[in-house]
Amino acid sequence: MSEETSKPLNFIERIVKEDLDSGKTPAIRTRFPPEPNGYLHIGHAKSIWLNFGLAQKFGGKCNLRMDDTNPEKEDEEYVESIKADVQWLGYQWDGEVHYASDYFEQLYEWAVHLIEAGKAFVCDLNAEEMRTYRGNLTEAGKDSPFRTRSIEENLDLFARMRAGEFADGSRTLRVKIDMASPNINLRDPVIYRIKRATHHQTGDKWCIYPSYDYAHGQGDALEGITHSVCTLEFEVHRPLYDWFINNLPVPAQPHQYEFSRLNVNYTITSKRKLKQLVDEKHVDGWNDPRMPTVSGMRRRGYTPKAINDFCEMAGVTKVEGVVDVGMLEFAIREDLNEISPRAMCVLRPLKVTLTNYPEDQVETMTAPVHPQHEEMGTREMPFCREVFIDQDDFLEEANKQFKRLVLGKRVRLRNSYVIEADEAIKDTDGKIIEIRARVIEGTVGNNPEDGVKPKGVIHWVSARDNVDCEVRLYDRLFNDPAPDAGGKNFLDSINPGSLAILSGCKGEIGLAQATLEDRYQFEREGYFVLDSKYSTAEKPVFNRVIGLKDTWEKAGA
RNA sequence: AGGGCCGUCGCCAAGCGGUAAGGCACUGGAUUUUGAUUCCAGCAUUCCCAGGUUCGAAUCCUGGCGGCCCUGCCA
Repeated sequence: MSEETSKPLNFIERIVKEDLDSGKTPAIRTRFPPEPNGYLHIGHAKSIWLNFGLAQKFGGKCNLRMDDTNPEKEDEEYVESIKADVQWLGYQWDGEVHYASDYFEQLYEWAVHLIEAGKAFVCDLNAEEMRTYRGNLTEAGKDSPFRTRSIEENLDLFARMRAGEFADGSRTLRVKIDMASPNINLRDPVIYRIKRATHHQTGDKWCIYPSYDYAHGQGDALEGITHSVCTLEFEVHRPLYDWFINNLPVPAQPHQYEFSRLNVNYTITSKRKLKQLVDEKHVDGWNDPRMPTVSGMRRRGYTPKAINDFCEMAGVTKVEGVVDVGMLEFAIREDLNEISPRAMCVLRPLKVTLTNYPEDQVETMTAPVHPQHEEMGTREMPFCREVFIDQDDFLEEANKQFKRLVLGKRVRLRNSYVIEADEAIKDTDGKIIEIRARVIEGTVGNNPEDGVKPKGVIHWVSARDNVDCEVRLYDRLFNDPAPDAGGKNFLDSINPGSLAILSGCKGEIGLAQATLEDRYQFEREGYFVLDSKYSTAEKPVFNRVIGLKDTWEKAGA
């Protein structure tokens, strides 16, 4: 790639490159550190893309580390889903999965080290008292009355905390930094709390657990992480991160760098709110195709490539912005357009009887699997006297903008004949239930000899040989670009039309061979994939991943 | 006057003192048996604002304005 066409490095890539070039570090190691307390979403996908991508790009390694310091909120179910999601996105962590809990013993020893150095103390203040002593944004805090305990007493008390002699919440281990610091995170932060909770990895071995601030940087140091990348809200924690690294005999000196988290409009990425959608059954589970979770996007039919491309497109900066979902949709269409075999599927069938076509005749029509990729081969489909077209593709009369079938006018059946409509048959309610039309002889692959060209092209499927299926059309889950902004209740902006289930859809016969991995472009409709939850061999269920770009609807017709 | 961070096109985003990349969106127009794709063209005299330094400022300085984060024994 030439100088002028190569993409400029983002600020983190630039830091990495400089560290590598200067020899500050011979190789880099990053890590993706989720807390196993929920399912991964699009925001995590960006972190995964960034951390694993950085390692890939610069010939380094990336670890997967469960940040499991709060057993009350975590569960093995989540660690399993996290591993699956990371791999589905196309990444493989270096070595085994790591856990912050792997380091509990070492962390404990280092805590003792801090006590021995006179830098940590056991505090008996309860939560409310501690809040009072902490001061606030404009007023300095006060030293805890327990700050001056002797090293011996602290050592004894801390050992007894571990031994389970004290009640939950009754004491904490705190580090002595500065109660007057303008950075509240430095006002003698708690690094251990007593919490009798069974841990998904360590069981009941511990009743004291280290805090995130205390565990994270040390975990990085232990794993040899060189660049610890996290989101902006941890920026004010960096001085604490560095304090531990500088005051503990850690084996390495990792550094923390922060970038702005990904926000996408019409979308929420709060784990709490996502969980609420699931718990209150507003959606069909964590992997509901409308969810911005990795598992939801997977079930919806998004590809890992599209998600990774999207992350790259959005970029890495410290600016807190909101990316347009349109960019995500573009990334998906771009990938799917390239790789998807084409097929025809009539979503709202309307029967067309071709009155001049012999009752018992069947012709085999051949069509390219992908018009831009001849190497993908061809497909065949039977054509006969009765076919289905979409109800939206017929109008008794219309202006010349309408490029579909109109009474007395012609239209091309894609990959087949040009037909001309003669009559619309209606039921007693006036609803059109059948069209009677004629094929124009010799128009397969050719324009009509009489020079009257069809106005447009519509898709169709044989009414005798087809695959009956259900199709699920998804729209954005929220109507509001910022569902949870301000004081709004995000539930109020749920889009009631976010899921439309169409049954009795008719797909071309080749669709009977579809597998869960195959994504198709249903021509003129969009991209579709079998639903992993509801689809069966007898009754295929297709999810619409994303519609085709539609400049017609936008034109307001 | 608590501390930290951020402000470049409708949305992302390059740019790091030499005269505003790119992508999404949008608007033309060409090709098209998908109103898709592809293709070509257009789209910031201006970089939150105001001063200043300089031959020259989005880039440096000063002062404002606006936004976000931090007062969990969450991460």
